[in-house]
Amino acid sequence: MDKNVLKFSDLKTTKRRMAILAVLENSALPMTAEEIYSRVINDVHMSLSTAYRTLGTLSEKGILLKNLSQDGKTYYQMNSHQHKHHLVCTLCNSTVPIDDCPLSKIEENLIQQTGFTITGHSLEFSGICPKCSKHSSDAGFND
Amino acid sequence: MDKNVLKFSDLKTTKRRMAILAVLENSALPMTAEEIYSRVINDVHMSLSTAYRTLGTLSEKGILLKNLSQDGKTYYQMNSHQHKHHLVCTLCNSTVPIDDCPLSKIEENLIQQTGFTITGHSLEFSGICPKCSKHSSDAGFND
DNA sequence: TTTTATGCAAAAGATTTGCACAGTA
DNA sequence: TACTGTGCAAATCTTTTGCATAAAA
Repeated sequence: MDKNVLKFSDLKTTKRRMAILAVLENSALPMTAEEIYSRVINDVHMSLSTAYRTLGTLSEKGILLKNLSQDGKTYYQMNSHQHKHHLVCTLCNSTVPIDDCPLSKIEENLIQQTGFTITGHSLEFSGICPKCSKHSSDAGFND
Repeated sequence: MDKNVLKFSDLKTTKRRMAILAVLENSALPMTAEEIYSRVINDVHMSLSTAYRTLGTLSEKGILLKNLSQDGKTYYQMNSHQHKHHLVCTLCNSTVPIDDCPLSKIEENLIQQTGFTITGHSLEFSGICPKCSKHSSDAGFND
């Protein structure tokens, strides 16, 4: 399964690539290179630069989606047909996936208005999650 | 006018802060710290770290909006009531502002579904601008 | 055997920080 | 004068790169 993904993109099948794909396939949320790296090295030896190189390659081939988040880190996720955006708590970093991507209609308009070919978009909401806002109001009441 | 903005946020009025605000007020597009810095130093002496510190402070106070873009750089713009999103060409970096922000309805739904307080969002479209796509097809036809 | 992937260490780029001095209120 | 802002240089953090070696086709 994974092997085919790699072969199909003219990439050699290696332990490290398989391991990185396995980690991302089992993750519900996008992960940073560091996060992916530190999980993978539980199973196979690998250098951090290989993690970066592999993630870069897989993103170029369209196997992964690469996204710079407002927290300054780069997140990677499987490029499944149905991509997801997220709502991130600026206090505790808890993250909620957003089910439907509402941008396709908007993109159609943009194409007509600007003549651009649109190849992607990034969308991220930030806010305060219920737990954190509870805690802050607790604190406010010295409770 | 600017002086009031600074006083209102308990910030001292300095030449450098005024200069940075002036640059951003006269810019139709968000700018990076480097871009702002290199314009400002035409008028007043200033170090790059002051530029970063000032931009950070003004963003914290809500006078500026700070945004990490998919190109890996951080962009700043005046926090006017009506913020803008952009469509950026991945080849030549030309940028088109998008007039209306279509996310408020979506945010309302999210608030109900997740219980988050939503404090902001980032949205950026990427694509190929008409010029660049013309050039690439020219190249394709060896023209 | 030829091509591609990897490790290691060093480099790069953007941003932040410590500390002494200068400027504003 | 008291407090805040600024310059400079060094530090930090994430990501990239050069080059020699190892692994895949």
